[in-house]
Amino acid sequence: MSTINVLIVEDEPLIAEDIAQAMEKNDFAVSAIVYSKEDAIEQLNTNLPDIVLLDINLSGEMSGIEIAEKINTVYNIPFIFITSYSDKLTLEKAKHTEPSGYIVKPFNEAGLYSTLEIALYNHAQKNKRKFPELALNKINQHLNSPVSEREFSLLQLIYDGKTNKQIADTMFISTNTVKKHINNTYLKLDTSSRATSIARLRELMLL
Amino acid sequence: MSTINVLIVEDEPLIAEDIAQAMEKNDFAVSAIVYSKEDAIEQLNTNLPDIVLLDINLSGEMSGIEIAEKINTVYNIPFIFITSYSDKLTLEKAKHTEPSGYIVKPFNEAGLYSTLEIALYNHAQKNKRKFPELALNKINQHLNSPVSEREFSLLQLIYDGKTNKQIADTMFISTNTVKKHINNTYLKLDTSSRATSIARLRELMLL
DNA sequence: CGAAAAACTACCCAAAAGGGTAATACCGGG
DNA sequence: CCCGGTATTACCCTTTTGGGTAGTTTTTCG
Repeated sequence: MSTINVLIVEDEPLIAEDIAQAMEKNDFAVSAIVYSKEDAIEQLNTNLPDIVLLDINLSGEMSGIEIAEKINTVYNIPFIFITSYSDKLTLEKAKHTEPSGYIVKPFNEAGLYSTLEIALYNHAQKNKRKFPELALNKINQHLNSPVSEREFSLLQLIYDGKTNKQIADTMFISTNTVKKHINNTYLKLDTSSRATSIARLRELMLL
Repeated sequence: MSTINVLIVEDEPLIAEDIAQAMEKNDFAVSAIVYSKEDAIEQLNTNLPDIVLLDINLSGEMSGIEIAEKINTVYNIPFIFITSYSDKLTLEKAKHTEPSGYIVKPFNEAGLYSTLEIALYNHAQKNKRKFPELALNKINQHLNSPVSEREFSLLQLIYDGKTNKQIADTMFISTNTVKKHINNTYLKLDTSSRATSIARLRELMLL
């Protein structure tokens, strides 16, 4: 396995250096140490690391949280907070960013290393989990009026982005029939377009 | 929200007591303190807690790992390791159980509390991750022409089944603009309808 | 600052999708 | 055998989408 690149976002140079040393001692590569939100984003764009160690408070502001949100929505890498603050407010905000870990200073090196390893592993696992396939009974379970098998196979084709024409062709029926069936499912699913139906199906699979 | 029940699995009474006190100080309820694998499983069966704090080494054996595996396959609750061992072998075994956290003794109370909170939150979010959320960079990674952030937020709304009108309203732009943006993304995604785009996005997230 | 990229808007036309009604055919259970 | 539910098809009309072109404003960045 190639070396893991770690981005450190920490505005206190001494602590940053501490963290960096701990990293290198454990065979991680520090891709950069940055002190501000802007620099962090710059780094993410130009030199995407495998994982980020994030201080929450950067020069008095809680901009670490914003970076975390960005990492969640734009980049797809794990991150760990390393901070001195563990008050309810900070923690509340932090947890909504779904961090892989939250380490309160003073940290111990072994704990940091362990948390890193686990964050990387869990993140790798998370990506392997696939989008579940649609299951008829799972869906009907939550509907007042159940979808028939025929209708279900139509829904699966819609779910895969097929047009009415394509559906008609693969199922050897007329597009009129397709439209009729689809309309029926809209009533059952309480939707009114294929896109909303897809979203609904996803939702029903989670209940 | 009702109080959170924590099961502590730790064979050193002094440390167990330490942990228990830290828990109660932070308004968690300690449902039980057990010293062996057998007792732990007994507790899980009769009095399922919301989360488990797990020592790995119980009376010289690494049976904490076995408990973790059991929690993963049978019970569906988060758990955190609290241990003195952070050697490669132990960590290697531990991470395969996909723990929510790994705390190395001596732990600090704030760190423990934070990790608990985040483990509970992330676990609650877990079924939402069953269908991974869309991530811009993940998607762009596989496109010749990248989708912009603005376009991405439009795509997310389409993914959620919104109509052009709804998208225009939530983004405070005209439907003409919406249509334009969507058309642009069709070029980039190599699709030609919202439903096919949704399917494509799902596919891109898996690559 | 100035060029380039991204965002926004409009308009037109065509294609696809959605809503409603109606009618025929098939199949299984009372 | 008849009934009810599902499946099938057709037709009509409306709304939503998609495709292409063209232009202005904003942002971004060298």
